[in-house]
Amino acid sequence: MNDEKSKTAARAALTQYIHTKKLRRTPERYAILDKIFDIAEHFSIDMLYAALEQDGFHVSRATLYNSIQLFVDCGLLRKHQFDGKSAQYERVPGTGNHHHLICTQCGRIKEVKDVALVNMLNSRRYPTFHTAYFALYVYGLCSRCQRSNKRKKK
Amino acid sequence: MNDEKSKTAARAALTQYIHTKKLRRTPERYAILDKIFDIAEHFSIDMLYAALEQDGFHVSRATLYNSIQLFVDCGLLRKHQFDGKSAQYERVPGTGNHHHLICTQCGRIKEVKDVALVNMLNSRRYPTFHTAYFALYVYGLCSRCQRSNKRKKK
DNA sequence: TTTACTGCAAATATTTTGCAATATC
DNA sequence: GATATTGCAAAATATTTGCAGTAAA
Repeated sequence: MNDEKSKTAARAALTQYIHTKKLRRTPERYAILDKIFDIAEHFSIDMLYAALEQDGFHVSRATLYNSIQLFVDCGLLRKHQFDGKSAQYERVPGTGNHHHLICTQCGRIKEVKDVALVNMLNSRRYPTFHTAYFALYVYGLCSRCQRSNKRKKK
Repeated sequence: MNDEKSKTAARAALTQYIHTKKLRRTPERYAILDKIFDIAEHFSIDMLYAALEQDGFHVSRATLYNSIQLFVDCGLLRKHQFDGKSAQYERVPGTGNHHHLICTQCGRIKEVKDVALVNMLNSRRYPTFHTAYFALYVYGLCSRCQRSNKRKKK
């Protein structure tokens, strides 16, 4: 699914959600959603705010937080707290789940796909708990930090 | 391993780490570490601060944050950001990894052990990345929220 | 004696909230 | 017309930082 198509699909999903929840179709919500598909897969509120400002589209931070929460609620976005600072958001991929490798030294984040693992995860059932989705964080050292550590030891 | 034993082991590990890093063995560090083993498996900085105050042992929040970071660095603690608010910490279990079921509605967190899954995770290798540990978060609805949702529908 | 560590208070950063004005339904 | 949503500013929350005094090595 290319970006224009997934943008259209996301708009439709939002419209659907707004309809069922009897909310309102404001221009802000659609503009923010569109922008999310124009910028990176991962973003922070601040990145999104800056990107919108650059376009000359001004929204308050309060609206940004509200809208993002709405998108999370309707399953279009996932929230991550990789570091202790600001939350990061990512679009929910239509298919092909991935997880995150997080370098404990430099904080760099890499996405990996691991089909076998995703299948295993999807087969898990926990009594009395109704699973919606998973987030797997793998902590360790990225290649760059492994190398720089070796250099230091010499 | 019972609590007194794991407390002793943790103290020893801290001493070892402090020694190799040429840091200092301050009474605050050991008192904080001890307290961590007296309270819950999971805690926030605020809970820990309150618990210490209750004992009449005063440490500044700055010292608390510093010490906790030190414990994370030496592998005695893990940091989690379950919600967007304050960080939660948990003691690293000597053996028997577990993961977390997080209710997206009420925020309640439950721990589960899943040996098969842990074995699967431990067998994963990602090129150029040197894995240290995993954190798996399972999002969904807890039994209580499933029930309360059903009631609403009626 | 050197300097890592502590406590305090101020600073920073992120997110939330109250409220009046506006726009959707 | 009713009220959900917006923008703004202020508030709340969590964490970090600067610095002077203290104490571990």
